[in-house]
Formats: sequence, C-alpha cells, structure tokens
Amino acid sequence: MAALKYSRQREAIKEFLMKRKDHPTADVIYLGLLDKFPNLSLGTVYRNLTLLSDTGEINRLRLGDGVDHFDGNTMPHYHFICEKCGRIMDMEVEGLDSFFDSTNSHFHGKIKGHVTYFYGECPDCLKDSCS
Amino acid sequence: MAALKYSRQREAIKEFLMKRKDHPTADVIYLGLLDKFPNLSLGTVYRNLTLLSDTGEINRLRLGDGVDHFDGNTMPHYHFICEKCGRIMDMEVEGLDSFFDSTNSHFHGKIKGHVTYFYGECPDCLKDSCS
DNA sequence: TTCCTTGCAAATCGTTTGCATAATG
DNA sequence: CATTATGCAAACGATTTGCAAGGAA
Repeated sequence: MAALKYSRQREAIKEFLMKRKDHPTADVIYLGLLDKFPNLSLGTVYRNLTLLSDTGEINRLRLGDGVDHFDGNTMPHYHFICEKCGRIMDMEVEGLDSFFDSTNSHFHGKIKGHVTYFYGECPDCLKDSCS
Repeated sequence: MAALKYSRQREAIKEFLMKRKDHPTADVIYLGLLDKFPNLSLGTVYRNLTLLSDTGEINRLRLGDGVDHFDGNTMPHYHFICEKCGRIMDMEVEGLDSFFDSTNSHFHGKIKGHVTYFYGECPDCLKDSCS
C-alpha cells in the first residue's frame, strides 16, 4: 500500500466519527461536514472511510440493512440494530468474547474472526408502540 | 399479505436451493435455471426469493460481502465465509446456541435474534497458499 | 517534482419496481 | 372472473472509479 499523506478532510472525518456514539453512514458524515468543507464530495468521504478502516482507525459495520455504518470506537464491542428505526446501539454481552476465545470447532480452515450482532426493537421504539 | 398462487418458477427455485449445500446468489440461481426456463428473468428470481424467505421456506444470508446468498437449509446453523474465494460453508459451533439462549444482557430493548458468522481462509485456499 | 488527495461526474452492481401479458384458483 | 405471477426494461441506491487539477512531502 502506498504511503498516506495528510489531508484535512480525512482528519475531519475521523474526528467526526470519534465524537459520536451513534454509527453514522457515509451520507450522514458527508452532510455533517458540509459546513466545514462546502465543496466536500461523497467520493472523498467514501475513499477516506475505506482508508481509515483499512488502517484500523475506524470500523466499517455491515449489519444487513444494506448500508454501511462507521464506528470510531475500535475497542471490541457488540451492536444492536433496531428493526423499526434503524438505530444502532452499542451492546455489552458478558462472556461472549471468552466464549469465542475458548471455543474450538471441528472446522478445518483458518478462522480469523467472527461477526455478531443483535436485532430487535430498541427501548425508544418499545415505549412508543405501547402508547 | 396476499394469498400465494402456485408457480413453476418458484417451485424450481426452491428445489434448486434444497439440492445444494453451497449458498448461491440470485444470479447463480438464475443462471442455473435458464436451461429449464429459457425466458426466466432475474426479477422473477428475486421476487420469489423474497417471497420464500418471507414465508421462512428459505433463508437470506447477508454476510457482508455485498451480495445476498440464499440457503435452502432452514435448520438453525452457522456459516463460515472464506475471504479469499468467497465460498460459504456450514459450520457447527458447539454450545453457541445455548450460550445465546441463556445469556441475559442489561439491554433495555427487545432482542428478537442475533446474527453470527465466521470468516477466514477455507481449507481449500489454505492448501493452495501453502504450495 | 513526485505522488497522494480532491471534486466532479459517470459508471458499477446488486436489487427493486412498473407495466402489460400470462397463468392460477 | 379475480388476482397473483411473469418477463422485460427501466429505476434505484449505495458505493466505486476515471480524470484533471490541487496539495503534501
């Protein structure tokens, strides 16, 4: 891979992601930075998101809703996606990490990792549907 | 939902899926049925795959490679996706189901289910890269 | 001056949809 | 006859890419 050079846009994208605890899409990031970079283009956002996740500075989340979400929190953790409002929330699942660490399957390939996420109805949507 | 009417195409799509243990994409299914239905259209395949997965007769797999895969085996099981060749294989993980059944998180929403899959290098690709 | 990055627009690709016609119940 | 399904082609939406110009090392 070629050497990276500094870019204000990339810096801003990373900073934007670190500040938020939701898990914005490329489009949301783009819109959120338009005031700072009036000529910003979606392509630039996508390119930098790819670069940043290649270097491991951010995470790309593919949670089956057809859109990529991005996470500035690179500490390992799990996610919950609300089927109603689409919101994505961090979730702690006690013992799951150690389960995966200790499990040994009969699989004859090299397991590099796993993806796990949960889905259902988030607290806010639950509240609304009971009214 | 409206009542379903029989269709030879839908029947063939389901049968095609039941017969295979790989996890074909819509396109592969389409190509595989072209000899039987020379005028078959991709749209019909997609529509029926959606119908069949809505009724639970098949499963739609979204494993982060950007393409939907379909599984005629509706018994709960896990999957492994090879990062090299894209192949998707069934995987058994002892104790994982019971872990999820017994776990109770502090999450204040309604958890309806979870998605878990594994990734890495499949046996065949491992063999090739060692040569 | 080298080569990475940007903005812009066009291209890609998987999937969905509108419509007139055919098949099912 | 009422309604669902089909084939075809066009539309869609998210993401990627080619290119000429701008910025970093």
